[in-house]
Amino acid sequence: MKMRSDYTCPLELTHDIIRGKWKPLILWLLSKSGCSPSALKKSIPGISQKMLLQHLNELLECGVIQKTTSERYPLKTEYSLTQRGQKIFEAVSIMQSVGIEMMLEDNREDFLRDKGLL
Amino acid sequence: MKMRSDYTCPLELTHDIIRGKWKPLILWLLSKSGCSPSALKKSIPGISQKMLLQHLNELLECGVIQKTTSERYPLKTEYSLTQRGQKIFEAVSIMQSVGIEMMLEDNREDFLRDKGLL
DNA sequence: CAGCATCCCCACTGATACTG
DNA sequence: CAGTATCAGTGGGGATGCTG
Repeated sequence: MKMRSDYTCPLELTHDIIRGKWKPLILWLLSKSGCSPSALKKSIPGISQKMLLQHLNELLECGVIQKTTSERYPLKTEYSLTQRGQKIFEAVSIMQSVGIEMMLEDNREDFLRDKGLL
Repeated sequence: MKMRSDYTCPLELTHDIIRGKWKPLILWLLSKSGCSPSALKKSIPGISQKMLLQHLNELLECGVIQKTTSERYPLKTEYSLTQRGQKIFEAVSIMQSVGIEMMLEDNREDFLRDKGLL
């Protein structure tokens, strides 16, 4: 993910961090509990392992998530939000509620009910 | 801007709407007052006219902004947020405050002071 | 299971010129 | 000033296979 070198406005910094296609959803899932890569992959229909790892590494670089790894077999890795990640999650959380409101306006209650959001 | 055809989560809908490189900033500027395209261009260093108009049209399609045009010369167009746009702006607004917090952590007070944000 | 490497496509972005 | 059209570069993202 190409980050801007200079910013017009602080919101562009936040924007660059969550711009990736699956990043908001990853942050959303990690906010609920730490997750292994395989657990994340199962929860995100359509994502490839490559994109998952790439996005995770970029989020690591930005300091919004952290990981812990067990050195011995079976390999076990867990990603979780850092304190900075929890700030970013405030934005993601608003995005979620705004999305729900828009879907309600568009009569998508069916979708929301399927997801257990109503 | 390619929108997903189906969504795992409502937050992806919000994400798709503001994913464009300059969209958060455009919404931020429009939230303060209606703006003409030329005024927006002046306020957004680095944006080309093509990208500005393209992003505006996409935001129009999503129903988050609206425009009013005077038919006669001199041509005068003004874009502004719709009610839905004001909901999206809630997310953009949080992105701004989170961005400010992160910049403060990174000792970027200088930047924020330049922008009149401190 | 976690992570990396390679190949490839196309969407996003940019630069420029043109029309009403 | 608002808006459109064309051409081109790049990097985000998908598919697949390999390694520890």
